[in-house]
Amino acid sequence: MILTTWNINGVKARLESALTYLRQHSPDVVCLQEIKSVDDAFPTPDFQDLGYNVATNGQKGFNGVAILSKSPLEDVVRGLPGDDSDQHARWIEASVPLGNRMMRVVSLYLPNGNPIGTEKFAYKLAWMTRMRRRAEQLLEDEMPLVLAGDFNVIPESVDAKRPAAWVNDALFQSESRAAWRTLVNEGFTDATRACHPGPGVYTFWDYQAGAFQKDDGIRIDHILLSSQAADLLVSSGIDRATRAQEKPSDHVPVWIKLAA
DNA sequence: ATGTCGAAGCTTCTTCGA
Repeated sequence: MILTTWNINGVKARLESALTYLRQHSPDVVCLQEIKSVDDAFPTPDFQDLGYNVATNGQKGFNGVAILSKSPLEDVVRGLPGDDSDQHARWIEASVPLGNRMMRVVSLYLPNGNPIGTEKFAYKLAWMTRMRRRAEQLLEDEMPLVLAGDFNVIPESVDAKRPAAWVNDALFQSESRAAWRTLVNEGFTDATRACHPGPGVYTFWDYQAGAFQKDDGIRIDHILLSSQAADLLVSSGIDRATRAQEKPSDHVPVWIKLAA
């Protein structure tokens, strides 16, 4: 089975691109971020026409995440637990069939956190602590678990073409990277890195200054696998061709293939 | 040299967020 994650930067602006991608690649499960749509305005029928079940956690104007699945979605949870005052739509969970058992899937959009030294950066770090706690709860279920989405963290220098350009950015702060490592050290496998060690592996290129033409990218869209899911990892990839198309998202799809 | 984009609103430009 193929699971793909993609920050589409607006489902209305990207609907035709997304439908074309899904027709071509036909992933079984799709985690979307930055849908920038309320639930009622999400183009669910268009995805249903391609055979997908749809679960959304939307918000007006910004943020918003979704999970599409060719198999029915069960036990949907909307919102990252741990802070009832947090109104941002950045987290959705669902269970989907994986062979003869079930897999838990999360589509997440981690806060950007810029500029550093503000309440936005504090929110990012607090959110990452809540994410780790929720991940610990989900790991206790001992079913295959996939955390997929825009983590807004550059884990290491090798994950940026020009790491020096990001030293004052929230995505590359030592606190952000330490929180990432703390999460990974719960026992997760970074699927992209497991399959593609080495430099030049990026998932985002800024719209500005011809970043894509210069391959001035960063790797911030990740798929983390629990040990039960990592045992099934066959391959992974990044579909950077979508970044060269008309009216692209600034992020590209990242996918894994699991044996099941 | 924020060389850009998407959404929203007292909308045809401005502001916000990324």
